[in-house]
Amino acid sequence: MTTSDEAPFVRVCELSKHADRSVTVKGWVYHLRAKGKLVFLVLRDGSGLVQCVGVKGEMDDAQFDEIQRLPMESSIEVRGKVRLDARAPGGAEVGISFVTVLQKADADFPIQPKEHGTGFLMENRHLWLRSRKPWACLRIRDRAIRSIREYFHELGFINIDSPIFTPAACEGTSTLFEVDYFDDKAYLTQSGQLYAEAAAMAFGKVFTFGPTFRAEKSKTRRHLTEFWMVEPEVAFATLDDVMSLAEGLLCRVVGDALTDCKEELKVLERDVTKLECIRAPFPRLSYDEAAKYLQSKGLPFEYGNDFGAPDETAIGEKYDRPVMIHRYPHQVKAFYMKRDPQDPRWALCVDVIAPEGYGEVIGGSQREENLAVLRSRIEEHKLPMDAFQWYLDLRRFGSVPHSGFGMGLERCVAWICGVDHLRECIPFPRMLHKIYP
RNA sequence: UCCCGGAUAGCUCAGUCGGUAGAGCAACCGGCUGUUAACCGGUUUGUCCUAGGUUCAAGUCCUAGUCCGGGAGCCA
Repeated sequence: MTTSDEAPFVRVCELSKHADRSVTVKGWVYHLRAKGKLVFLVLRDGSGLVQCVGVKGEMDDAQFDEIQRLPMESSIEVRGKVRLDARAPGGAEVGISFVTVLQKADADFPIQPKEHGTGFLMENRHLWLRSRKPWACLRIRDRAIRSIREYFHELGFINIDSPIFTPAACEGTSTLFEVDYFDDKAYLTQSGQLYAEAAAMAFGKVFTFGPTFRAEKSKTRRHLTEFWMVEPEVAFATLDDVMSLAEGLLCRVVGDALTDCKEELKVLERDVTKLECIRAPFPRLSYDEAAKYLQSKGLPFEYGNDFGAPDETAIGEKYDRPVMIHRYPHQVKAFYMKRDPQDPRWALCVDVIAPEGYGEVIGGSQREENLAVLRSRIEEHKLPMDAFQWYLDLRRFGSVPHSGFGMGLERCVAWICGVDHLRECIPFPRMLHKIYP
């Protein structure tokens, strides 16, 4: 079928602008109900769903019979008139006058509009992407990515990409994926932070945004082995400065989703009143205050340790918006974090805990800018000094106070979507022992 | 790595005290002019995860293993 001036090609999301006019829509058969001399064909084109109605006698008989038998996900073009009709899902429908079948799909499309287990759906992720829930989650993800970039660019940041191949551990803590690098070994990055620090000394305000890799054998709904992280790094910023920056970022991302993703949130049946309370200021608790709260609740938490996932959940449950916990004991935190000059027991760091049990979405800190101190931290953590020579150079040539944080994109998106697993918020998730499709 | 749970039709699951395999949905055929995960009638569908053991008899009980899910730790 060729489109014509009489029936222009229109995306489903634009149909309401073409009421009472003939159009061509192109897409896939999402659902089909044949009812005698009527056939209701729900067409999916990526931008939305529209019900197309075929009436025997008002179109070619052979075509009418053919579309009644179309397997799900067959690709077709439909020409017909747009009608506004309250009985149609979405309010508009297309009265079919002509159909071209591009490909009649095999009859065994595995995903039905019924309940499936997540394991089965993930085996069929390449096809599951066509369903409503992935449609909603991944569009919200796209909106979040745009919001993040817009937010930082509007504040004068520039995007600096950090390398994926790295010569050694950035933090020396989590397990890395090792790859052959010619005759040498390299590792997939677990954080772009150290490179962002170098860039901050060159550009002032920067952010890296890209995939990161953790080879931890985590089997939980809050972990992926490959995930996307945005990491701003700001020269001359203090911990308080980046806490406000993080607060602003979360408000922006959530606010944009509420404004621009109403349909997606509806598909996900997200309780948007929970998102509408996400406004600055966020509660700010010191580690000391948070620890005392946990002890008062009788949780099995030992003062001086890092918070576990159940601890974070308990703290998060107390508030209707993200909580910022700052100044942890330096022993439980990374080597590059600066200690609090007011009280050297604490590291100048912050974790942001999302509400509703979504856990840590942001971790950040003020960085140690003194060369001698940083050297001794590397020694204390038994890290290979050689690998950090370039990093130490940043403290030799015009060192300044600076701070930054990292935000896990999928954790943030999962929270906004209200879904119970991170893997739904990335197109093709990579998890422990899962790398198909 | 550790703890808990699971594996039966294409999918979601039931299967009693150990007695020879079931439902809904999907697919296929037929009916219906306003359906909304339509409905009604009919048809088809099995390596009961694998290997061994107990027993007259194992989907069911025992042992080992494999794979999957969730949680802990670690972190975003």
